[in-house]
Amino acid sequence: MADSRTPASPDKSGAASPAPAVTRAAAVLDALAASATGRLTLSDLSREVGIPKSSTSNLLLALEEARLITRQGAEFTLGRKLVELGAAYLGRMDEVQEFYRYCEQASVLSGETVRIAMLDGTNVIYLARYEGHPAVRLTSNIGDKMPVSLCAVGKALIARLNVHDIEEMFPDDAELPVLTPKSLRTGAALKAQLRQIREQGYAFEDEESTTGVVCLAVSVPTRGAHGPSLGLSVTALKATYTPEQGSQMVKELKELAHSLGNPMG
Amino acid sequence: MADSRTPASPDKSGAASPAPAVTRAAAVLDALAASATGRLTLSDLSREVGIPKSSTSNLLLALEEARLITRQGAEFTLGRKLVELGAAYLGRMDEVQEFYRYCEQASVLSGETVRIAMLDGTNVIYLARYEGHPAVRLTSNIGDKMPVSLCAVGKALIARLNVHDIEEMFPDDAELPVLTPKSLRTGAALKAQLRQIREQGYAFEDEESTTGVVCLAVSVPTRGAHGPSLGLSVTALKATYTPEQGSQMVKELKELAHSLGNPMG
DNA sequence: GGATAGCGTTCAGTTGACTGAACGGACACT
DNA sequence: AGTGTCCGTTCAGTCAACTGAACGCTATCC
Repeated sequence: MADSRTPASPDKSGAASPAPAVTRAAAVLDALAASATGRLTLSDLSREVGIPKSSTSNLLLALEEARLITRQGAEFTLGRKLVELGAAYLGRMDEVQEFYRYCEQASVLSGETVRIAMLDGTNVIYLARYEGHPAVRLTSNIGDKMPVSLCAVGKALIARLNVHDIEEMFPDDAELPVLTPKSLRTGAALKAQLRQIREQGYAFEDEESTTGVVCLAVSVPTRGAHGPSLGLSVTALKATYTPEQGSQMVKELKELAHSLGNPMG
Repeated sequence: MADSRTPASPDKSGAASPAPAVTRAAAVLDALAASATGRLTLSDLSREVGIPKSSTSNLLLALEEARLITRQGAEFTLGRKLVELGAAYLGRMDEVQEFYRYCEQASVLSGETVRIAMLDGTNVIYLARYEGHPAVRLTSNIGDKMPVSLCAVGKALIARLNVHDIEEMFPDDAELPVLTPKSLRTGAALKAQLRQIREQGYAFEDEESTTGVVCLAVSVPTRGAHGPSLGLSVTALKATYTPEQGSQMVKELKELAHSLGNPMG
């Protein structure tokens, strides 16, 4: 199975288009998701995605019939079905269900804000959030994305990748996104932290995405051969954070990570 | 399910198919979401959706490139991008953000399990959930669907529709889905309740979806001309429920509904 | 008021995608 | 081993979808 037979495939780095209508439809959805207001007209979309208006019109008709988008007068928005599909994805992840159960009965974590996230390229996507006592009220929601270099869970996740992949994603002179004065700015700085993270077994964020807030994170052993990379993080206020508290939270995070990675009855 | 063996007429619901590849791709996603395990092979999908294998293969390739599905060895699952898109949809709804804020500072509701839901055909979809003190721990998650006849929020939402639409959706002899002995079983029974709901201004559920649990719900005034129909519900244990508590909760629900429907600074 | 610009829709011609059958490989059963 | 079934892929022919320009329409500007 290792040697996939590619006899005469004209691979040209740019992928061929087997079903272009689908690729285009996905581009339309992306454009809607990326737009500021989430409401675009046919002409807007046609311009944005680079598809003739008449073709775009047909695409939109089909997408609307599938309820993947909704027509609001002259404007289009994302459709309800996307919520269902996203929920179906999350519902299939046993880890998310176990995550909730564990957080409730945990001793330290049950009072904190805990999140589980998934690696997606150079971003993490938050899959679920547990808020014990809202000492720290997060503005982020399920499904939100965050660059890996700006959060503890992101660093914890890429720390597990092999060195070659990391080097490709973050060359030394890579310019990283910046949210606060403490945000890491170069690939070199990030990789230096990754070494430290591998040694100590957990990741740390010190006001790199939000001033006044610190995070701790660990990665979850991948369940099965093809599962996504999952990570766990705890958020705390820097003002009240103490190292003893931190080591206790890391301990419970690792316990949770272990139980998520090795399911049992 | 409906095995239409029509050889050359892929028309669905009598309408022409402008971009059939998109409609088919959506059907593939639906099939994956509806399947028990969420993991189907190419042949499974081909059989399920009724598309030739070679065409299905092309569709899957395109869907995979768009990350709407993920290939796991020989099986396919829903893809990460669906979480992003679903989150983008929810993130655009100001009502969801306000919902969280209000629940935290509410006096009665802040201690209860409150949900906001959206009407989608004859189902409601839960968009967000606030759990003050987990007296009642719900098994439902964001994005889950529930038939309108089985939950208070569903009844509250269809009670606002015009009589003609209701009659079309629920003729007197319609057989409704049943979850408990108390579930409404006919369209006639449902419509009788709807009259009562319109009079008293809020909807009620008495162990119709889960034994031992009651719900109260109100509908949110639709914001703008094209917004979805939103509703709010509170869940309580029947054992501890009292009418006084109920009227207080309804009062706060209506207050929240009003503020969601009429945004201001 | 008249003119302009932009929007979304319509229509016929041409290209590209979809079908269906055959192929090589991987198990499971005899 | 032999053999059957099932899986996923490949390929050439046919048909349908996509393109692009023109149209009617509304809102905006002078």
